[in-house]
Amino acid sequence: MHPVLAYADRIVKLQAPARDEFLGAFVRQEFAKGSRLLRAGQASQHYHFIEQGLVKSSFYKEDKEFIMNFFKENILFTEVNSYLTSAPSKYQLLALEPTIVHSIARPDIERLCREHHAVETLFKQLLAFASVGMMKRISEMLEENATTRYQLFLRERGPLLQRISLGDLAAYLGITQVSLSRIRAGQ
Amino acid sequence: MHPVLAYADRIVKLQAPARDEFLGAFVRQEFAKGSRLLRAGQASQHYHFIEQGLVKSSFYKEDKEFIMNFFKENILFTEVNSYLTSAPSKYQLLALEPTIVHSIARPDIERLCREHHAVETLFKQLLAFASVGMMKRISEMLEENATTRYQLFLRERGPLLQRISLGDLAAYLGITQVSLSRIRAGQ
DNA sequence: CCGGTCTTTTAACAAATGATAAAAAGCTAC
DNA sequence: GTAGCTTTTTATCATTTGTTAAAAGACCGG
Repeated sequence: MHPVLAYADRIVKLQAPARDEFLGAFVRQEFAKGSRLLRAGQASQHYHFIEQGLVKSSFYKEDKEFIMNFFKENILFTEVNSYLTSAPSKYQLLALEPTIVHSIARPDIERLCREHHAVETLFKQLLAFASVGMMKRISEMLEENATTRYQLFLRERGPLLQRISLGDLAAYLGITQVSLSRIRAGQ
Repeated sequence: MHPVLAYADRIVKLQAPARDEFLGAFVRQEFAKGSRLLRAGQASQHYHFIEQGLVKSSFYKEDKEFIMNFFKENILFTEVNSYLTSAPSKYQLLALEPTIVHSIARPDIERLCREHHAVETLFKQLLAFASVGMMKRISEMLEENATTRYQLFLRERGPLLQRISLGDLAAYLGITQVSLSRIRAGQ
């Protein structure tokens, strides 16, 4: 089964016509390490499914980079603000590894959501998952210091650490790379 | 028109049968200042619409309170993690003012989402709005220091400041009340 | 209008994190 | 294998934020 369908099926079962139209709307693309699925300033008008590889969503503020999230294999996501408003995205999507992506464009999503209730349910669930994850992130940023946030990242997304730089992890945690190095040294 | 419907209509037009069933599922309640719509430890199994008043969503970590959000008139919301998982909520919902709330229970929402595509679209949009707001919050917590976050709050939610304590604002910004007072003093 | 309570400010010191620079370690291409 | 580049660590000092305590101010009920 196509990996996009396997993923979707665990959220909501798509039946025959919706299923085929949904899958048919995806376009496969490969991105080299360092290349961009989305440039900052472009409008995000797709959802992306990562079949293989790793992508970061990040933005710059005066030369400093901050990372909103890492997306690895088996996730269907978008930059939701730009997707909803069609405004230029503050964020870029950059492949941290050679990455195979299946993308579906907004007009197709909107049509499929309109015509197939189950597709709408699927995208509702994606937003629900995103909300839960972001609420957890905000909660941690409020209550935990950088050391604890680093330890939580290790505990919950430990395997990712082998695939990202410590600079990127620091940009995700909201601290400097030097500060993260100090934390790792154990004081 | 009932305020819940007026609110929903600006997101998606509900037609005759869905419209009435939707409205009929809400229960009106009044909460005194200081009383709780949800206690920490209970499962959040409703969406709440605030007709009038103000509610904070907060949690405690070792005596320290942190505030996830403030909800004022004309918003339909829930504590989404507990709502989705049925797990006990880490958060309480507490009325900061005398508050009139219309609540709809999860079984009703699920039934209406199943039977009426438009209701599903409505709740999808609510999740999308929540996601956009939380992504903005995370972004600000990453890139801005406490002084700037305070100024942004003033700029974007200034009127709220008249209705909440500085202690609660500090708990929302993720700093101590003393630190916020120092920021307000201008250094 | 008074006493008590809660909120906010001020102050002094401590701890966490940032900024900068330099050294060390790791990686890659030839 | 080595030169050159990038990443990570280490060190020092500056800035921001936290902690604690006390004083000042605001609010409320009798």
